[in-house]
Amino acid sequence: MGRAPCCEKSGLKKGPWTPEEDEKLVAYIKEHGQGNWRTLPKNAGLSRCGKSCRLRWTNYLRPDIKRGRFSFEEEEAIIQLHSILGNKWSAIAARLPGRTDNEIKNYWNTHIRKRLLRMGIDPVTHAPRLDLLDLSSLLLKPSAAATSYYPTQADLDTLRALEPLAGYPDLLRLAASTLLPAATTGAAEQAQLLLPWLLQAQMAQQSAAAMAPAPQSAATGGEQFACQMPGLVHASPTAQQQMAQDHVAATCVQHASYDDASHQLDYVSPALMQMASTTTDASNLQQQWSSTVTSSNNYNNNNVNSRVSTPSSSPAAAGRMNSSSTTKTTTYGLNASGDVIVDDAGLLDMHLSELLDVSDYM
DNA sequence: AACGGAACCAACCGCTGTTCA
DNA sequence: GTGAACAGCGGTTGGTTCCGT
Repeated sequence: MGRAPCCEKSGLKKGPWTPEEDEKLVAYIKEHGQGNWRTLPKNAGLSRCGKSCRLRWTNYLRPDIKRGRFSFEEEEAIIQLHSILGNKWSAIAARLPGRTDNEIKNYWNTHIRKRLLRMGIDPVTHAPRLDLLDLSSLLLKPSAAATSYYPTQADLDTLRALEPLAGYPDLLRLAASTLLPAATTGAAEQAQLLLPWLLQAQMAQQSAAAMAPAPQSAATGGEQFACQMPGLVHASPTAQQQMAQDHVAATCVQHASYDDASHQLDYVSPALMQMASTTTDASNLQQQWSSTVTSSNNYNNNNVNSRVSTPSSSPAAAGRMNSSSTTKTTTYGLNASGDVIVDDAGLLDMHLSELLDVSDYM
């Protein structure tokens, strides 16, 4: 049952706070502390409800609040923490000293969210957007009959079947361009090869979601992949990505005897799904996949500890990475204990379990 | 200068989880 | 065990400011 609004009583003021009201509230809290918000307004001589006083204090009047524009570092931290924590603004704010959840929420909705959308990144999942994927590119027209090619009913059915998977456009393009047998030129034939393992990957994804429902919609691909690799459940996205890449390489080696690409796909697809779901940059994914496949023959256990840097979704950060600037780039991830890992400049993992422990929110 | 739409952000609303009588 | 009171959170609203025409 929802509770009655605390400000229903008549006579309580609403709307913007006046400097006099601010003064009263600050003076009272300085003298008596925060205490009971319900009784505070009366004691402080304010015609406001306690809830309004609490919001005004926590979002505006608190002395430790940092005003002004967000720095590049703060912005990057918000994006990375949001990719881990989702819309848990208070949890994100707890890791950004001087910033309130309300401020971060507003900044996200007015700046970051829009920019991610412009970049073709879904601000909820941090994955490439479904609506930007050209599914028809999957069905490569036979070159000899390109001008007279019409999709068959089977092609259209295939497109419809693939649509739910289009949240991973990089994966789909990659699969179409890299994994299909070179000798296969027919669109329907390619789709027939592609479909089974994509569906398999989707089913794995769905069963993972059913087995371990994510706390909120921004669940990472790592969580989805965890059903196939249970050890990944508490691994950081970066670690999951690396483990998935290693898994791909291992499975490539393991099943290298299959000269039929479709058989390899059966084994490689789940790991590839993980690579795609933890990667938001197409070229990076292509690079990872290419290097994984080409190096798979040399695969050894030493690779397990190598690192794959998480691509930045921030133009500002991208600029920093491409320049010779000495500005630090900080990467957030989750370690095996569920702690946020802060990776400065990709050189060092700092486990700030006390400051950055997000295990409570996972 | 005037207007309208976009952007911004403080504040509110409604809900959930916790505490306590 | 139950329900009211309370604190806190995330989503939304609406007033204000900015900016382009």
